Amino acid sequence: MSMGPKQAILAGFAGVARALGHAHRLELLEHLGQGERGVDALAVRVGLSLANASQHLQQLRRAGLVANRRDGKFIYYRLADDGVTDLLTALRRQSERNLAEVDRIRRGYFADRDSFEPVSREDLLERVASGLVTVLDVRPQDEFGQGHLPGAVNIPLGELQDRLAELDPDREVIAYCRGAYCVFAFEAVAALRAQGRPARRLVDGFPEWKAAGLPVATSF
Amino acid sequence: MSMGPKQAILAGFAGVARALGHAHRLELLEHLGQGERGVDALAVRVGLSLANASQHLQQLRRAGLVANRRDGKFIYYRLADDGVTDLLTALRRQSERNLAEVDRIRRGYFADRDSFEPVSREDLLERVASGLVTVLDVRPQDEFGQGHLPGAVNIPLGELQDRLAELDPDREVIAYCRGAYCVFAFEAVAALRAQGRPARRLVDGFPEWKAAGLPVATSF
DNA sequence: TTTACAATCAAGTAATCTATTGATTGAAGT
DNA sequence: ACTTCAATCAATAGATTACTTGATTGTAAA
Repeated sequence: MSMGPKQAILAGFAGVARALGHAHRLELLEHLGQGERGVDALAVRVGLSLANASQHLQQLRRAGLVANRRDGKFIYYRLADDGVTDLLTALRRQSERNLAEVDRIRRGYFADRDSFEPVSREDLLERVASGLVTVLDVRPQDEFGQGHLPGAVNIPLGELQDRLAELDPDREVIAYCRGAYCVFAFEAVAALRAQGRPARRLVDGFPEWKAAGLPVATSF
Repeated sequence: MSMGPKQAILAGFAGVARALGHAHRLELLEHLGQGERGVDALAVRVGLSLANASQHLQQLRRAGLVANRRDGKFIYYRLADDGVTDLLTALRRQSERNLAEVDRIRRGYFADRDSFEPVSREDLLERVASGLVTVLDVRPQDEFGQGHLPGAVNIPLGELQDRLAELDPDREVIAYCRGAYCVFAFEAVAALRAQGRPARRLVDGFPEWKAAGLPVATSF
């Protein structure tokens, strides 16, 4: 079946879109947005069998969305570049705007937990500069270590109740985690407000911050 | 099969991505980017049977990418909003950057025809303001009528040879058509340069211009 | 070597997607 | 009412995709 150059190019684009066309692969990409990971770690986090995760990752690789490297007997996958996060953001925006189903879930589940306007990246930068807020990273420690917002405090969601003392009760907390639909940040904000503390959520998560070209700190 | 709110949302995103995951649907979207069209007109232009085109369009509608309205016995489809063009642009960018296959075709076919740097939208605006260039729209007349760049001259590609007299030979021509991979603009630039006339190509096409919020003129 | 283990590959089944065909619906015109 | 025609629906066969299982590859350590 021969086709013109335009059809061939469109088929290429379609292949990339199809690679994004499965919830498991989108979730793999969300985790890869936090930093490089081995296949087994990804499989466990997303709840897939090892073989299944491996095959999904290979589809993403064929589509040019992720890259990998071998180190000893481990193979580490990572996003091909920051542009992947931009594409995911565009997909999310479009879906939020015009897909009734997504909007319904968002209203039903997420709106309850956080009726306050999320903070934009620009706002956060301003507030940090004027020393008014604490930036709180509620992801697991290893993800924090691979990269986080400069000056952020890391308290994984599960430890938040026990470590409240580490947060100055008079400063507003701005919490973030993996991305716009990462549940951790919603839960953290709800928990803090339940204690009467001022808290809001960053509009999206770490990968979007990084893709926007803003500074990133690491712990290793 | 129950799943958390996040999985449900990701499944929604995946559905939108899958809707983009077929070359025929991408081509339908490209045509819809020029303006509203009936099902039969779309089917003919993309080379699909009526029933097949109808079904693809319905998939796009379920994904919230297009909308339609009935007028008499015709049903007209259109892009749901300008954001769809932004998503398509993001998909194109990502594919061009990281998909070897796309890059190979682009080099092999398109680079031959246009070794000159395409003109950005900003450049075009500047040059038009200083009166140095002729903006040439090489799409069919009906597409031009539904919306075009302000001040553009419409000469469909097939008529270009016969109507060369309408173009001032001393002014550079900037040609555009449906989008970044619309062949008309490439062919037009090649034909003009073969005549020894200065000509370049706008970096992408009409839908991207419109989605960028720049002014649009119509003929009806 | 042998052993261990991360990851991929290969094969098979169930589910989903694509395109065609012919029947059906809905709105105009006769 | 009847006809016409745009578009959708319904049913089907063929192709592609998803996930599982068990075998295989590649690297490191015993």
